Amino acid sequence: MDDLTEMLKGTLEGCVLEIIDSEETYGYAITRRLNELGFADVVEGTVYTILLRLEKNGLVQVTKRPSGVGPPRKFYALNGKGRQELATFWMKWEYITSRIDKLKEGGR
Amino acid sequence: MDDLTEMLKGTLEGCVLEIIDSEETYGYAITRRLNELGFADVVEGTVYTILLRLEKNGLVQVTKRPSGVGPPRKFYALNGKGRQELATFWMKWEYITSRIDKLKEGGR
DNA sequence: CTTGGTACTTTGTAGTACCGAGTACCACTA
DNA sequence: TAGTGGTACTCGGTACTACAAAGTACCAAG
Repeated sequence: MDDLTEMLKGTLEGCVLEIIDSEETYGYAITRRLNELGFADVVEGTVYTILLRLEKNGLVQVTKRPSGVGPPRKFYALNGKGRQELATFWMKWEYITSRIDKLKEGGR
Repeated sequence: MDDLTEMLKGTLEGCVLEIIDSEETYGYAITRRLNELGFADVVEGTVYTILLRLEKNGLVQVTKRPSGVGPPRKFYALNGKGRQELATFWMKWEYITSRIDKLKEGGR
C-alpha cells in the first residue's frame, strides 16, 4: 500500500490507545502489533512520540519492568482519562466514516 | 461534534476531489457542501488552500466565470490525473477503514 | 452609502507522523 | 572477548496539513 501517513494523522493515536486498552503493553510491541495489523510502514519513532504524548497528557499509567531479552520496557496502561479519550476517539471515527460513506454514495 | 481537524488530515482533500468529480464547482460552494454533509467546522480558508494545492499539483482544470451575485468564481474540474488521485484516495480509505475496524473488533 | 452575502487570496500557526542518529541491554558465536 | 543482531527507548529536526486571521473585491437591497 502507498504512503498512508497523511491519512493516519489523528487516527494512529487512537489505534495506540485501543491497543493499550486491550492489554498492558510497551512501545516496541505496539509497533509490531500495528505492523502485523496492516500498518506496515509505521516505525518505532512514531509510536514512541505518541506514547510520550499520551504520558504528557496524563492518559496512561507507566510502569518500567526489566525484560530479560534486552533493555527494560515501559509498560503502558490506560487510566480513566485515557479510557474516556479512547471512547471519544471511537465516536469521532464513527462520525467521520459515516459522513464520508455518505459522500461516497453521492449522498444528498 | 468535537474538534475533528486532526482526524480530517489527509481525508479532506479526498472529499474535495470527490465533490469536484461529481460536479464542476467552486470553492465557496464546496465549503457549503462540506458543511451540509456534516463537516460543520470546515471553513473557507481550508478549502481554498486545498484547491490551490490541487491546482499546483496539476489535478484539476480551472475555469473562471462571472457570477452575477458576487465576484467571479473559479470552477474546478478533475482531469485524468485528478481522477486517478481520487481512485487511489478511495483505495487508501478502504484499506485504512478495514484495518481499523479489524483493530476495533479486537482483531487477530 | 452602508450593510450583508458572496468569493477568493495570503501569511502565519499548531499539531502530527516520520526520519535519522544515538544510546543501551542482552544472547550468541567465531 | 570482540563482534553481530535483535530488543528497546530517546531526541532533534522536517514535511505536510487543517485552520486562523486579515484583507480585497463584487454585488444587491435598504
